[in-house]
Amino acid sequence: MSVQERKERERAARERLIVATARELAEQQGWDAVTTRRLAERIEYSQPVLYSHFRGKREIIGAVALEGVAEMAVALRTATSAADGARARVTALARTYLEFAERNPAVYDAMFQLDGGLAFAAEDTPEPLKDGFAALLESLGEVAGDGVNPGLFTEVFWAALHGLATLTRAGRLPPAEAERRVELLVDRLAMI
Amino acid sequence: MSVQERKERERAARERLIVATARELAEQQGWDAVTTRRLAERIEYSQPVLYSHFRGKREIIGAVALEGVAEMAVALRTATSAADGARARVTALARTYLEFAERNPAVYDAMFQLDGGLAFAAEDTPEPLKDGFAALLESLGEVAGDGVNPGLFTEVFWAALHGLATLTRAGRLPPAEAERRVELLVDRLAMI
DNA sequence: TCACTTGTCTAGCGGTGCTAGGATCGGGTC
DNA sequence: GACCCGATCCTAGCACCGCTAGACAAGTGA
Repeated sequence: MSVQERKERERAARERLIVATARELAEQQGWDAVTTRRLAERIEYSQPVLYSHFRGKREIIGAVALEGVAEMAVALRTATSAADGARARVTALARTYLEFAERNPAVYDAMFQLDGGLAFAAEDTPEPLKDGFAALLESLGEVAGDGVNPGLFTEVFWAALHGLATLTRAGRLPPAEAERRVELLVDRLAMI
Repeated sequence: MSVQERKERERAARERLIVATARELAEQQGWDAVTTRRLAERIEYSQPVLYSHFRGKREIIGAVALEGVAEMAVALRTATSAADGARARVTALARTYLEFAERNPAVYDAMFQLDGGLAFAAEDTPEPLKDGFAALLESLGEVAGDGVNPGLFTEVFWAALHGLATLTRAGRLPPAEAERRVELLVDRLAMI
């Protein structure tokens, strides 16, 4: 069934093209500009083709989000594994997290701001999402402090990073002092 | 010019009606359900009337956001003024903040998640916004710790609260442990 | 070569935010 | 009290949105 295999390959390639194009368009012009018509035009297919791959626009956002989570997990692990000592690891993690959010604003939106139809913290949570949290846990768990649940600590630290990322990008916090906020956060939250 | 005064009063009343209705509709059915048509129908006027009060939907969201910020500032000051000691104040502030976000999800979205066209941290920031930050600063500034800029500390603490609020409501954090997260946050961040 | 399945497109539905232009209503003036 | 005129509001419509039904063409296996 070599024909069928080829078709499946092509189909998978087109699906990747859709996700990559949606991401690109979102980073260039914002998610509002990612309409099914524009997306279809960019991939040089008609609109209904999108719906043969995804249930709707929401699922396309979800696919971008999943890709983003996986990428961020890699970035976090790369940064932390290059750092020596718990404190350096946590600082590197925080910086990498915020840098990822800043450099990939649309993807970060897809991950946490928009509704991509993804289930978090549930049994049907997709594997990349669990792994993303695991990447945080690996470095943060070791500085949770005595008697503090590593998972709970990771959640709080993550929330703080998420808050800094979103408030900064939304213009709610002046970007100039970003680095000092990170230092303060690490100094106080992490028990080293 | 009593006639004109009456007209201005009625106009102001209708503007309040629009904002209140938008908020109510958003809390009942989410912001997606707040369309200009539905909103116009609810206030028993035609669509274009909305545009004689606001430049567009975004500005209506902004008006709801402004109202919400003012309300939250009142809630925070009420809670902190009833607490004895710096630590109790900070805890009360954190709990009140998260409770406000939980009980007024649509308003909280208008304030920080959606684009209401409001300028933060700029010279043309509306007064209620500055005052909202001031309400946070009043209680948080006193526990910033030596050598730490109170404003910077407030920003970080606020970001952490914002992260907890959004991630919890988006289903990213299990709600069960919310209280323990607050305790951890206050314990670590505040210097008491 | 032909029937058929599979895949794709055209066209269209009901909805959105927003606006132009006509109708109507009420206040000020004679 | 009648009339004019400006403010106010509504009807109708624009371009766009996400999504889908059904026609059509292309590629497949017999």
